[in-house]
Amino acid sequence: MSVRQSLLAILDQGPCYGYQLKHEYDRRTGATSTLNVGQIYNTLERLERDGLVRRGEADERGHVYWQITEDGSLEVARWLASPVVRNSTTRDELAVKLAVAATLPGTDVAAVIRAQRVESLAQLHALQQARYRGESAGGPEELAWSLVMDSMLFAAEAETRWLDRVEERLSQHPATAFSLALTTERPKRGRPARVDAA
Amino acid sequence: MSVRQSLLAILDQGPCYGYQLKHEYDRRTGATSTLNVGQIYNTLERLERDGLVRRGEADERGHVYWQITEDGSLEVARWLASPVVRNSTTRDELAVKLAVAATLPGTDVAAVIRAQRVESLAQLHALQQARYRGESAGGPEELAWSLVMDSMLFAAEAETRWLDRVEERLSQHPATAFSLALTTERPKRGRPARVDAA
DNA sequence: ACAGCCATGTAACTTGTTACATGATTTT
DNA sequence: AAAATCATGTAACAAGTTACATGGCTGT
Repeated sequence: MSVRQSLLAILDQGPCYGYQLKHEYDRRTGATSTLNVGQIYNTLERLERDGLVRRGEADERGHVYWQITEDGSLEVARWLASPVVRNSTTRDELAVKLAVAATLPGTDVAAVIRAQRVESLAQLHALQQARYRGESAGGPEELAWSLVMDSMLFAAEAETRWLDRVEERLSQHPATAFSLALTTERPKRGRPARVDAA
Repeated sequence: MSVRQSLLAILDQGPCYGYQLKHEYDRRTGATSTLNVGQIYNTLERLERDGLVRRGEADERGHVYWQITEDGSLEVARWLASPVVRNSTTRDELAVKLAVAATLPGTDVAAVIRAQRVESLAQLHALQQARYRGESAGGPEELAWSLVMDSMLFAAEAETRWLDRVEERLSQHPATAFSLALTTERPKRGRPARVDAA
């Protein structure tokens, strides 16, 4: 939900051709994650389908310029004016995973958390390194890059602190507390044994 | 990428029928976000297609029980053993949005940030309220719920702190610094005017 | 009888993402 | 000439999500 809108916002600055859009997007997001080129053309076609963009003629060099429409500009304005809302439908993969894992009787939740912490800390350190390395220059691309890096850093920090919290809370509870019975209403005559390779 | 795996993990505890799976998922994730029932059946069919799950006979009450396969169990084990990795392809919608917005010349980035902060703070306070309300009981479902709530809280806190940071950094830079030229290589004879309603 | 939940399913659609084909231009 | 990059596009798929149809069962 952000590639589509970002490309549209870039087009709102003036027509671009596909390959150019890719570079613009990469630069403006600090090149921390680069787009697969193919996605540009897909997205453009979908934007065209939705009437937010119009395909222009190719210039003498064969570059196909795309223009934003009025609807497209309105959409950009709406996008910029409205906040990103992280409502109840925005599921965080890790949180869901740990919540589910904590309720699976036969599971070593502590091990799951340890594995995650290794990864999260590695990520955190890698980010700190990268953040430090890229501190110097002051160009606008550097700035975009550092914004995105900071975002990842803050998120990684929050994640590790949350992991600590979860571990702490889980250690205070008896392991059996998480053995949720599967039955909202289960057939009395035990579960059928797991069957494989019929 | 977490609904699919979560359902599979629940099925690893024993066969379930679809509607039951929905309730299990909702309970185990603290009912902070509930699944559309239809998604259960879609996901089950996709899991079946991938050989991770097998459709059993319906019982006398018409409940269609699903069983996990050996491949499915392996997949669950792999899921639990491997961390959630937030690599470069994991784009954060808000970070991308602000990075892009900051590089759009005609844009009032400060306004975008303000709008976002209103939302983020509202979210933060709502979470704190909800978190406080649900503090009491100590059952396992409560615990799952509080884990997810904490995760959202930590993330919301990090987000607001990051917003402060971004605002601070942007205010230190002259607004013109963000007027990135669109041209990696632009046709010399200016941009075609935006055309609408051909 | 009627409302409402239980339960299964289908069809469509969204955004994101990748793999591949194809040719032009540029660089070495 | 070969290799790399520029540039456009196509085809397919993944995962999530919703809307809708359909019927059974339950409580009032």
